[in-house]
Amino acid sequence: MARDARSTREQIIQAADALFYGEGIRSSSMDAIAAKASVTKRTIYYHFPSKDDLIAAYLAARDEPTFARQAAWLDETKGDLPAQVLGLFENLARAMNTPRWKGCGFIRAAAELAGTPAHPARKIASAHKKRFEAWLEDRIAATGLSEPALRARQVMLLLDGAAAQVLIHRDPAYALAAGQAAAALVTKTA
Amino acid sequence: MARDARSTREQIIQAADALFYGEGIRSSSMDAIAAKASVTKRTIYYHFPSKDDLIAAYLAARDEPTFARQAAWLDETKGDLPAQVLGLFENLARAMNTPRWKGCGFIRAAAELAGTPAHPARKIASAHKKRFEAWLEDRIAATGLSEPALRARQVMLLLDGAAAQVLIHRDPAYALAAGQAAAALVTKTA
DNA sequence: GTCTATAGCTTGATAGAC
DNA sequence: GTCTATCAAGCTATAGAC
Repeated sequence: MARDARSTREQIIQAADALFYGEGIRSSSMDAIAAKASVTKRTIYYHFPSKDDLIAAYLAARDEPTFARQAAWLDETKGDLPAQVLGLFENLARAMNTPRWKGCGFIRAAAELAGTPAHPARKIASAHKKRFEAWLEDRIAATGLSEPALRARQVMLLLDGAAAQVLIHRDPAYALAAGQAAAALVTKTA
Repeated sequence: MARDARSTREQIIQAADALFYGEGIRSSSMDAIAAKASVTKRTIYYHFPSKDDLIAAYLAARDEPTFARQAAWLDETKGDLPAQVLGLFENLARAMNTPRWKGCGFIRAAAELAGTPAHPARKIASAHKKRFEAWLEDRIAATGLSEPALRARQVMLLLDGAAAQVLIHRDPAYALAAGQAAAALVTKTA
């Protein structure tokens, strides 16, 4: 008790993350989330008006850590940009190789909510992807390559393609093939 | 009445397709599918032992038409292979531009069922993607390009990346950017 | 092979005490 | 702000008639 509102809220979001990401959004009940967060359902509904709001809060909370992890995967790789982009995909492939990895949470949310186009979580997913695309564009532009916006977008397409195909085939080799193509996209031609 | 077993079964699958693809798998109840198919739930359970079996049958029924449509999009485009690959993505972008399009049914099923790794529908999704990848490899190999398997895989990564990103952003321009990159991947270098 | 009817459980959300 | 208690509706699946 005497736990302030902020930490209760975060505890609920953390429980929602474990279940929404681990089992799927529609498969996770408010009962299960309440149990995992060690609060009652009534407390969840005090902090979030509805399950849809909790879904949106879950995705919003994933934005920053996901962005930071991927940016670090690129930044911590030594070498020029093509080498760094390859490093990003190699780190991704490594992360995919654990049983805990179950796809990109943003793609999976968009997939589950495809029948509800006006869902508040959809714009959060879109903004997250656009944010990383813009970050990549800056990195590419800094090398002096032409068409940095197009190249950044194509790297993103390979990144999400890797997430989709590894989810389907359960084979991180697809991420490495994507990394090769992505590195070539940011390589200066002679 | 006097409808044979085959057509009842197909009618159920057709109703399941409309709801599973349109609203999502977990969001579609057996009640709703029965109503749409104009049969009772008991009839569905006569033809399919469980909802999971119906999900697998739904995906299996999507394999051939999806494959044929995409193959036709490439075959019906005039020109060399890079032009045909670009045509494939242009046709895809056109299809995505309708309100009925709600992503790739196979990716979405894998996303919804990510929490159930042993689900029978998962291997159907994997086989479908591998089938088109192999078909692309044949087309690429026929042009004499090196590493046809790798190039086919990379085109697939861009294809699924386009499906994922257009689902998230609702902007077919992403599919065209993917098409440019895919065409470059199957272009002979000087 | 298809029906009516229902079991048995889970769902998202709410009432009202403290 | 968090609790106990509960609702009405929805869910997958089954029993048994014809």
